[in-house]
Amino acid sequence: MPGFNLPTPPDFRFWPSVVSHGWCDLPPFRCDEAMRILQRIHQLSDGAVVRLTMPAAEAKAGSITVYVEGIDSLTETQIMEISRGLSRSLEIDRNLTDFYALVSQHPRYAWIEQLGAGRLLSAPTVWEDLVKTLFTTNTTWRMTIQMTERVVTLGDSYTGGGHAFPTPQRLASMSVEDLNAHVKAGYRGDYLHLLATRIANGELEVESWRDADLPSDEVYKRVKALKGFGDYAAGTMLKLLGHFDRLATDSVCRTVYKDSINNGIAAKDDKEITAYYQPFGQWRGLVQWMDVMEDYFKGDQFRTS
DNA sequence: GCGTCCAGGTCTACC
DNA sequence: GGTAGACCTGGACGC
Repeated sequence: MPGFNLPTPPDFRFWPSVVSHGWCDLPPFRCDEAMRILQRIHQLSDGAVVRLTMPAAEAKAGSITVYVEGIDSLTETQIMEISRGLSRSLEIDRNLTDFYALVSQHPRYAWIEQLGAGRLLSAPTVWEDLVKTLFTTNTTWRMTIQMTERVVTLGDSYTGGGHAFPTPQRLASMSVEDLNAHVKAGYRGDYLHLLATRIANGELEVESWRDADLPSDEVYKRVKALKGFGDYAAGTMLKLLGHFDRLATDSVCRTVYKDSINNGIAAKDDKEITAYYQPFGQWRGLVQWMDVMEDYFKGDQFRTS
C-alpha cells in the first residue's frame, strides 16, 4: 500500500489533535478510538478518490505515517496535495507557544499543555467545515451525524466503500427539494443549497477565508453574512479558521460554565460567560473549547499519542 | 401506532 | 437593541 511520512513539529501530538472535537466522527472522516486510527475518504484534484489511514501507533516524534488506498502509486504532486490537506486538518503548523504560556498561568488549565491539547481537527476545505457547522446548529449531535452521513453519500464513491465529501457544484446542481429530500436538513436545506450555489457560481470564495492575513473581524463578518450562521456558528467557524478571539457559546458551553466553572450556578446570560473568558484575549475561544473537552481529555479512555 | 412535547440556534417581524 | 414566534427533525413519553 502506498504511503508517506508527514513531518510534524516537536510539540505536535497526533491523537489529541484527532479527538479534539466531534469532527473525527463525521464522515468522510472515520475514527476508530479503540485502535486509535483516523481514516478519511478523500478526493484529489485529479478526481481520484482514495482512503487515507493514519494509525496513532505509527505517529512518532517528528512525523506521522499516512497510508493511501485506492491508488497503485503516489506521485509527488499527489503527496504534496494530501500533505497540504492534512496539515490544515490537523493544524500541524499551528504555533501554540503563546497559548500554552497563557494557560500555564492558570492552575485550572495546566492539563492542556501536559496532554498536548489545543489543535482542532478541521476539514481540508472551508466548504466542508461550513456545511458541518451548519449541521450543528439548532439540533442534537446525533442529528448532525445523520445529516452529514446523508450529504456525504452525494460525493464520489470510494471503491472500498464510502464517499468523498461532495463538491459545492454537486449540491448546487440539485434542486432545493431534491437536496433536502436526500439530506433531511429541514429548514437548513435552503441555507445549504444557497451556500453551495454561491460558491459554485463564484460569488463566494470561501477557501480564501483561511488567509492568515485576513483580520478576525473581517472573517467573522463574512461568516455571519451567510444565511444560517449566527453567533455560535460564526464563532465555531472562526476557531476552525485559526481565529480564537471569539466565543462560540452554545447549550453545551452554558452547561460546562455552570457545572465546571460557576459552582453549579447557571450564568444569568451569555454576557456573564463572555466576561469570564475576556481575560484570555485572543485565545478565549480556544480556552472555552478546552473547558468543554476537559472531562474527555482527562478521562480514562484518553492517552496521549 | 398515534399524538404531543421537547431540544437545539437562527431568522424575521415587531416594539 | 431586545424579544417572541416560527423553522425542522427525531427521540421520549403517554395513551
